[in-house]
Amino acid sequence: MAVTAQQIAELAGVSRGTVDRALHNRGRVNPEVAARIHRIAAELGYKPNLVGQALVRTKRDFKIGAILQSVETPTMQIVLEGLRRAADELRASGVELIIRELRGLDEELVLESIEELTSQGIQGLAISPNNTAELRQCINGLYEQGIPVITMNSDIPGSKRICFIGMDNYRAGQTAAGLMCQMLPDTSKVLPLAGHLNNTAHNNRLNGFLDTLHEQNTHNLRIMPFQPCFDRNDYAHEITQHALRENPDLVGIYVTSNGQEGVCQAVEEECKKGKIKIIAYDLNAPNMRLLQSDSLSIVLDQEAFDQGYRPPFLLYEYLMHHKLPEKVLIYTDIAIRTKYNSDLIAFTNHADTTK
Amino acid sequence: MAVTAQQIAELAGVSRGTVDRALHNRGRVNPEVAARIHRIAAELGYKPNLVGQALVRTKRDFKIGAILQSVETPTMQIVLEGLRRAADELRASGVELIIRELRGLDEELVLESIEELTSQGIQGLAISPNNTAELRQCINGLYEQGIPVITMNSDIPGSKRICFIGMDNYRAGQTAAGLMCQMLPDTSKVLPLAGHLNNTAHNNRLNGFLDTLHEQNTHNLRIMPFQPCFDRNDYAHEITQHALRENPDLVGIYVTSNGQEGVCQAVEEECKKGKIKIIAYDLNAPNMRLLQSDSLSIVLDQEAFDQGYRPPFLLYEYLMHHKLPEKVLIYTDIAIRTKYNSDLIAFTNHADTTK
DNA sequence: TTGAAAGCGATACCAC
DNA sequence: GTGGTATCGCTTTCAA
Repeated sequence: MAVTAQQIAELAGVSRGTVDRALHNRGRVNPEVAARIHRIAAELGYKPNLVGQALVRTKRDFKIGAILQSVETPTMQIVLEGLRRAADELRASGVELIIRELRGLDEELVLESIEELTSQGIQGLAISPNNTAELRQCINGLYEQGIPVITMNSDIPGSKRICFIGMDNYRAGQTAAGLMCQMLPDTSKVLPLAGHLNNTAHNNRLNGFLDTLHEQNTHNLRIMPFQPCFDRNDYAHEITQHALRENPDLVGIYVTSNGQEGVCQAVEEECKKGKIKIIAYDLNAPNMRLLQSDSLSIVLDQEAFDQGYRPPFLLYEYLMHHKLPEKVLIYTDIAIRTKYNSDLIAFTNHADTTK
Repeated sequence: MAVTAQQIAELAGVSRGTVDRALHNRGRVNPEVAARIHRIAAELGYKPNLVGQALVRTKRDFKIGAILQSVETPTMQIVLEGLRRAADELRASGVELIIRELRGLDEELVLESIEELTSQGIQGLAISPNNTAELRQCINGLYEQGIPVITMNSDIPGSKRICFIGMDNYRAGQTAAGLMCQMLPDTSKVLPLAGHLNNTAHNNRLNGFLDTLHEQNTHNLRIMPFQPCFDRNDYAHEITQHALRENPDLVGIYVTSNGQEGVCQAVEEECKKGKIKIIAYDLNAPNMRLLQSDSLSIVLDQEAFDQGYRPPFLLYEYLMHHKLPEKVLIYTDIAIRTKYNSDLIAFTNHADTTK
């Protein structure tokens, strides 16, 4: 049986209250007595029972907000699942999680939602932000007010969020480069397809990819100039079609954003399916189909579920026990998915285990 | 504020005790009253506060045993980490987890340990077994005594364990086959290296691999007859060296067991490093080094941490709420690891989040 | 500076 | 069948 504050109190010949004040340095306790209590606690290896602590704090009830942008995308749907699951589980600990689902990227709407949530009295916020000065300022403001913020899926570097949880996109790009090298013979020609030109995530995925390929001295893949497809399948289709026709020796395509369906279609139309290695991002339903049909070779997944699931718990820990996340940048695993390790496993891990 | 049992009691005009008995169907309550209570609870969306429940549980103490074989291996060390972490977290719920660490595979010792643990009064057992008739019988015996058993990492199929948690080795073999096909051109020659001939796990890894390659109609890899290396680096080294010398066109090696270090060394000695794709198993420290030095192309990992972490919780749930695991065969994720997605991420996820 | 006591929410036990 | 009460470990008043 673990050691309790009561036991320490008895050994020290004082009351539980005194022990509590001493161990938490709340003052109003004789220094000598405090020292004795600290010594005894250390000797016994006292660890306050978190359950007991938590119970006390259920008095002040917690309200946490979550704002998700681009909910219409498959990836954000998965993040949303994570949030919902967290909401379910935390409800049983007396936490109310208010989720705002916003379509598209709209800073105005985000700022409004923040306003609304704070007026409802939230004590913490999880948000998938866009990286703008105004939003940064807003987050810093919340921090000053004592409302901790966690960015999820995308980050605002340098802002006063207590942490970010999401993918290390540069590292993901490196991973893609490594896989391309494994799959393709030396001097193969590869086309990188980017998303939006000013999207940090996509740029990092691209830079990680390019940097790593340039470092390679064993493999000298020939990299074509990257093309932006603006997340659109029709653009991606056209770019791919054109590239294939102009470059019969093209054998690898790296897609940093959406557009992979257009790419696959073009490859198929040009009768190159199976001959071109394609790496894309995010294991969602459409991409699972493309993997199963051998259209995509590999999908790099960012474990979107975790990105939604964990922030509410981290905020809860912070509010409850004043405990900061272990790191400011929490990177979710870069999962490499192929036809064979994607179907069963990827989604069963999210199965409800609370029933 | 979440709704409490007290509130329901007041609304129903009864006491908390009655509410508790009614909601948990413990009997000894007027059916009409019970119905009313259930109705009110449903209307208010009552969810019992987990923190309150947890606090009560700290009273009664559960005792659970865990027996780990081959603890000297890197993989089992990771399983052990999982067990230890679970022990830490469950201690707060009044659960004592007794871990027995056994070196090597020794059925005698296992049976002894089980004896010892049961005489200490454990109410549940997690075990990494060898697949023998005696152990199967022992597990079935425990089941009859009302002591649930969970097999971890390796299984005893058909025994009365309430579940198994570990890798789907056949599926892993398929995954390896898929990757080989992606990495190697048509008609490449590949050598499969097996471990022990009678090891089920290794055989499944091999069969999944071979079956899948035979199904492929686009890729016709030429598969050499498989060779057993008995988990030994020296054997693996010799086999590899010999195979390379006899088959200058050999370009892929699939290692289902230990022995990968011998393989890599032989490849290097024959000046074939980088020219031969090697797939091996388990992301542990030595294999991470081999990945970083580009000796191994890919490692398939079985998430050994989870295999140790989850069983104690599953046993606890079973003992606590008579709740069986959602499946009898719980397969851990098949993680594909390369140089770039293995170092940072793999081990940081196990970082202690309880501090 | 200290102690005693009241809760937090749920459960278990013992009277009635 | 039921209500009352003690309890889990901790925090937080309120008196002294």
